[in-house]
Amino acid sequence: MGQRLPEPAVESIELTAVLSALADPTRRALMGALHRSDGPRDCATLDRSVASGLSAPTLSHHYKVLRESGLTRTVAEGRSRIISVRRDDMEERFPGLLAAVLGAPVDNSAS
Amino acid sequence: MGQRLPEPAVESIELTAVLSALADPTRRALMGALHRSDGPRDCATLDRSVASGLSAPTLSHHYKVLRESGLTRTVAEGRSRIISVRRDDMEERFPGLLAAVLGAPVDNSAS
DNA sequence: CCGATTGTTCGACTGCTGTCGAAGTGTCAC
DNA sequence: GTGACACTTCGACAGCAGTCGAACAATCGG
Repeated sequence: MGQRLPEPAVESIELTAVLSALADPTRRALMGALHRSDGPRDCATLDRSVASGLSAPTLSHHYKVLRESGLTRTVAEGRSRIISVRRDDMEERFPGLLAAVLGAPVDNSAS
Repeated sequence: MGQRLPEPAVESIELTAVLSALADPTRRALMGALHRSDGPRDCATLDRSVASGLSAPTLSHHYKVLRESGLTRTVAEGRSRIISVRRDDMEERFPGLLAAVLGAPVDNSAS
């Protein structure tokens, strides 16, 4: 059984943290893939399909930012990390935000 | 007659720039006030009611970031600057985003 | 023209952020 | 236990972002 990594409670998810997290193109790409694939995913397969050029520490950092902002939930499952979008929590706290951001036109700007 | 300050065209408004702009609490406060007061406003009265503690250069900087991200339009009117939200443009490019962000619960985090 | 007002630009400073390599921690297979 | 694997933590580094004071630019009222 996996252990859930620390994350903020629904009511203490802060808009500043969420927007800062989503402002980074790499994290937004991860969130986009996660958002489209309905359900939890293994971090390794996720980032290898979306952010292939980055090093492991960098990816780990991005996952941490997403989790600590309240956007995602991460569960340690053996050697893997299973990540998922906290859809309901986000909808409760900032209705429509995820749809507006992740359903938006892709922008190709560098980070 | 006032001159419109440089701003991106609708189709080249980038999500990264918009989210980065909105990630700052000061700018979000300015946007919030602007969004609620339907119609253009004078910068001076706006910031004096919303971001009173900041210096003039800092405010000028924030207005510039908002304008260059595509969120606002600024018109130079004599010694004043008249600012307004580019509602239609934002709605065309990122439908629902402004409502989701500016209609969200206020967060009191420091910048 | 002069002074007052309003806003911008410039340079500086501080702190945060994205990135990496190296080293550490924990898990699984044998 | 040993080694391989997956990820995290720890420095370190460059670059960017928010802030300010000082100086500049433009406008308006006499």
